[in-house]
Amino acid sequence: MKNVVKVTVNDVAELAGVSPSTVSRVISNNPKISQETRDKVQKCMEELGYYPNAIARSLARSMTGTIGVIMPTRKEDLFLNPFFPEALRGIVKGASAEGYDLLLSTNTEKSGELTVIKNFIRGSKVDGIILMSSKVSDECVDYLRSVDFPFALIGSTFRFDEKINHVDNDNYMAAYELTRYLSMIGRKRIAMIGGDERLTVTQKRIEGYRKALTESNLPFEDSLLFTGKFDEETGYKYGSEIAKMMPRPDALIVTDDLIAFGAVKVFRLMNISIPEDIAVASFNNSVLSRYSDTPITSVDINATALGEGSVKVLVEAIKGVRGKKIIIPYTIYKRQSTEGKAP
Amino acid sequence: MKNVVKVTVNDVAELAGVSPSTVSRVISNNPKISQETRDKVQKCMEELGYYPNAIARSLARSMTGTIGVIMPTRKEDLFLNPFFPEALRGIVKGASAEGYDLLLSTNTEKSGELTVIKNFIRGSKVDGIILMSSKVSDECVDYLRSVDFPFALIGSTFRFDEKINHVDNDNYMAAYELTRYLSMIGRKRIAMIGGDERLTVTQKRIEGYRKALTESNLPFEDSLLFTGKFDEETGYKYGSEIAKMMPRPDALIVTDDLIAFGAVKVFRLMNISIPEDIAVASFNNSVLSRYSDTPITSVDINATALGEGSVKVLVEAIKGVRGKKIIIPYTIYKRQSTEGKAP
DNA sequence: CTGAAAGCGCTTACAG
DNA sequence: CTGAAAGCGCTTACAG
Repeated sequence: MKNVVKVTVNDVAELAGVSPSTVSRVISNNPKISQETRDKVQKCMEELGYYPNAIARSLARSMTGTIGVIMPTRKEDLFLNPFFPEALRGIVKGASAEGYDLLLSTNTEKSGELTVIKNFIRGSKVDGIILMSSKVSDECVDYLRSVDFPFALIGSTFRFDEKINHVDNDNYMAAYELTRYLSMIGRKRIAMIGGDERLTVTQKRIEGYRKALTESNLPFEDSLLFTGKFDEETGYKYGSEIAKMMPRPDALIVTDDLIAFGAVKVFRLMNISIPEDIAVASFNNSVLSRYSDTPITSVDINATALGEGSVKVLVEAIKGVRGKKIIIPYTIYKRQSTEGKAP
Repeated sequence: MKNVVKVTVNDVAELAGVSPSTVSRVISNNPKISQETRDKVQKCMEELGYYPNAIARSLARSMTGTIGVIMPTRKEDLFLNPFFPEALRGIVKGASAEGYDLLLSTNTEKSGELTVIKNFIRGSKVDGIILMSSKVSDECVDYLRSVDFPFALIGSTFRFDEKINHVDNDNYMAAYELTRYLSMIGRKRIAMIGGDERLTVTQKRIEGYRKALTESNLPFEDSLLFTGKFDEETGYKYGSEIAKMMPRPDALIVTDDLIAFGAVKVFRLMNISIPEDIAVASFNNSVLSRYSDTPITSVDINATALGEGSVKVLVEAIKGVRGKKIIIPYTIYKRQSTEGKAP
């Protein structure tokens, strides 16, 4: 790097005829410094083109002003739905507002999230950590809790929730409301395809679905509930099973648009009309659900707000607060797949 | 943070009965250290649970091991096509392989990219910078060049290309090939809707399109070329103009799937068949183009490889190399929108 | 309101 | 092959 001379507090101090301590205090806006001195020092900083070295500051203060973001490793998680980029955007927004930098996890498939977390913490690279995926194995949460390092979770765990700072939707209510809605419009046999059943989010949605069935006086049937992966294939596979059932379900709730897409595809192949023969409702409100030929009713979980909220609860965590939770409202977008031909 | 005692080189040194210098050399794998000493020190590090402080190391070495990533500010750029997350994934992959951490820009709408860049550089937070969007105003490139700070560009500028480390597709050839293909399948009037005409990528694609027309003995007509924004509306607007033209074009090349989507929508509304009446080909190979009811022929620019490549050329830049360029191959996925009913 | 001094935790010529 | 010493650039009790 040419054309750039390193200028330090000492250079500024010398030019201003004060001590480095004073320059430092001017930098950090210490109110004890007289206006006169402050002006003088500031003039000198400008004259020299001084800019504080963040690394040195971090070392001296044992605070980095940086938040570590642990992204999911698996490729699928990053692409198949818009959650990741939207949530990240929310995190960026939140971090900007709070004045934090963002350090991204660069974990390789094999090293794993925990390794990255340890590296961030023990290398003193960050002041706090955001776990973007509740899929993140519980060992990460365990570790973070064991060292009491500030962190925030997007999503929920079933364990420790009361002591963890996290941000989530009310997935129970969302599924409940969606199921009730399908019942309201006259659907009697409502099937469901969920994602990985070990995930908290899946479990909560199933709970909400069951509760709504009961309240609607519709029996819950094991044979109408499927769980699988977050992909088109899962939707295709269970969709075709559902299509062949006798009597056939007249509604289907799916926990991700891509799964829904697979189901819709197979229904169409089998000449089953949506929504006439079967209504379809989904989650995540992705491009697919909006732009699909039969636009699909979908729950928008507001990923950006989740991301932004995660920064807020993390900042609380950094301040020492534990157990802070933010619930982000969801929105159900009703579309043709449940509403009939009229939009 | 409880349960975590800070252990430093000095602690290790004391326990091992050596000097901190020696411990430091063991950490950095200095070959001059005897195997015996190395073993002893390593045993002590493990015993104490020692982990080097990255911040202190950065300060002492004036190298951070961190790459700054400048993301586009505008919301549209982050969502409307899969480029951003895919490229970011490539960057993550590349950075993992090269052993770098990633610092994300958290620029607010108003502060702008240049401010972030200056902050990264002058605060000594990063060893190099990746500009993710060639839309990044040239002032960033100018600044980075003026201070000769290592950086890499995803995309191209028209200026200085020979001195900048960057990674790009051959957009000229991609558009050329696509146009030739449409001509091969018998299309005679090929229209084009491009993105922002100030962008290098748009200009190169237009060049390729013109060249291919000429070589196919098809006249280039100004009235068949449109440029606008990367959104559905642009596609809808110019799509409807194209639909009304007499004689109507029998093929359309669009530089982004979302634009294509808008055009396809209006064609369908006007009962214009794809591909019978008009063939449609696009860029970016997004979910939309693949899953659309009429799957759209699209050029996959391989965003992940672009991201990964950008890390490679940046690492070269950090080593002092300038003017390194990597061309990432594209792939044309031919689909129903140009091929007829058969997939 | 300001300064001298010690410290944050590591690295690296220099000397032996 | 190893150590003593100075340094990276800032901050912060402590003292006045």
